[in-house]
Amino acid sequence: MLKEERQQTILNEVDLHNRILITDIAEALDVSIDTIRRDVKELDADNKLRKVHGGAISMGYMTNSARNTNIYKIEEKSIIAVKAISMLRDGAVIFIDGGTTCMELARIIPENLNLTCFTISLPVAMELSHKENINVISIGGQISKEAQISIGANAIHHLSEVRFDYSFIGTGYVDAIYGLTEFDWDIVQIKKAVIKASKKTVLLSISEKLNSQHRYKTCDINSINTMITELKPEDKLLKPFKNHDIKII
Amino acid sequence: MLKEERQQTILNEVDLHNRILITDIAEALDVSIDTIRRDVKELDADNKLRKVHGGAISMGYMTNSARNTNIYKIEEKSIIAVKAISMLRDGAVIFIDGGTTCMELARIIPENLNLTCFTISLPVAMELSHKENINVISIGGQISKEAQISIGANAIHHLSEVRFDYSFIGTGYVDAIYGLTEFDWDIVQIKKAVIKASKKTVLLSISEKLNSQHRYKTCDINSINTMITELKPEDKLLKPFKNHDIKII
DNA sequence: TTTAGTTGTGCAGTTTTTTGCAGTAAATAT
DNA sequence: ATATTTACTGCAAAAAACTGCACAACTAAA
Repeated sequence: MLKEERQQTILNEVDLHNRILITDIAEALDVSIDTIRRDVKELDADNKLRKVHGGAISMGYMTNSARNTNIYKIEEKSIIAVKAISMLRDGAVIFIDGGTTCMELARIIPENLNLTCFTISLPVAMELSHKENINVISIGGQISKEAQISIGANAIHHLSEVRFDYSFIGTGYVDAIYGLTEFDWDIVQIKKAVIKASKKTVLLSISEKLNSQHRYKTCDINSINTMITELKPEDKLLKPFKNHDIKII
Repeated sequence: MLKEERQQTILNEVDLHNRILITDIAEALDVSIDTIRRDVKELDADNKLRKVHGGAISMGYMTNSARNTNIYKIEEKSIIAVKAISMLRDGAVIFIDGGTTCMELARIIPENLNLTCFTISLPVAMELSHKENINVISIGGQISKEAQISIGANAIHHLSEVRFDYSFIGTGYVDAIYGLTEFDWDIVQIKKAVIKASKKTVLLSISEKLNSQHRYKTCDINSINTMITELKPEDKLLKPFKNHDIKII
């Protein structure tokens, strides 16, 4: 049997069943385990499959990574995400909200950090699921078509049963006096539940949203423990928030 | 024997068997191994075949492996998905599993159908969330990195609280005697819970998986109400499944 | 016809590739 | 924490590939 044939057979099995054991293949093809191991190593190097301890898994599962290049104010959001990363410590249990800013945070979370990440956002969950040391827990519920996040009573009930070290949330509108507000009633309910479940709440918001408001209120500005914008903490735009008990980064 | 003649013979053999061994051909044509080696080298340079260590393989064989971007056996899976669509009725409450076949089903579900779709799969939830009349409910839980689906006690508990008209599930392995089997323990637990929560269970599987098995059992073949493959129902490959009380589409 | 040049073939020696094995390290399971 | 599996490393044997060379057969011009 030719090496190429063998590797083709391996790929076929992986595509078919998504996952294989090296020992299974070795037995089926009647060659030594070492040979299959080397084959799998090569195929992994060629990105034809992904080698895992004891076997291999299909690439097809992993390929679909949603990356929208056309995000509004991506530079600002990236700055915010970098600042947020600095708050993360090994072993923390955190919550990550939906929205492009939080997605940016999820995207740049280092692979080597050991975290338990809860999220209501499908894209965030997908993004995090690729990271080796991140334990991802998706909070289920009815999916909001606009935001691709879980909403509704079920999701809220779930949030009542957990407690996060930190939650990183976005908001539609933020104002020093009126607090955090949203356009959608459902979103407000979810955010309230998140804040309630968090020891510390971290707001991620681009400065453009400062001093804006809408009809439904999520919480007072005091409910936020840390506020991250792309601005320097001493920026005058942030002055209205300094009277409160908020750490500004 | 002429060089041209010899090379034609080699090409014929490659076309016929998809592969050849240099030593075989040398012996069959009664020339030295070096001669065949040189022939194969030339044919490879002319792109008539692909030279590999120990022999050669046909070009067609390789192009099959260069389907890196595509999903494995996408045509078959698409046929299956179309058949599954025909089972859907307005107002139904269904469950859609993870995996590429179920993803294909999710992709082609018509916009105008009024459905409530539960799923444990992040990609499926994302896909469905774009469809206007589909109410999508994601079942939360710990996210399996390989399959991008929710697993674990939480997800299973959730499944115990719902009841689907139909569940469309995939499987790693299926056999008329051994039933549905999987590679992963966690996946089996989830699938068991799904089947329990379903009035009718529909198995989607390409025929290549028929008559294969692995270590953990999901259920007997009788637990399946409808089985969909890309084959016609009267295909002889499906004969072993006809003794059971299964509708085959 | 002769002769110089080209091409094809086989052979011997050397190098490279492949494979399996044994021992050890790392990862996973109990 | 310990036991079991799996992974990695270096090594050796075997197979295959490559190189240079000799020689035969064929080609083409003198």
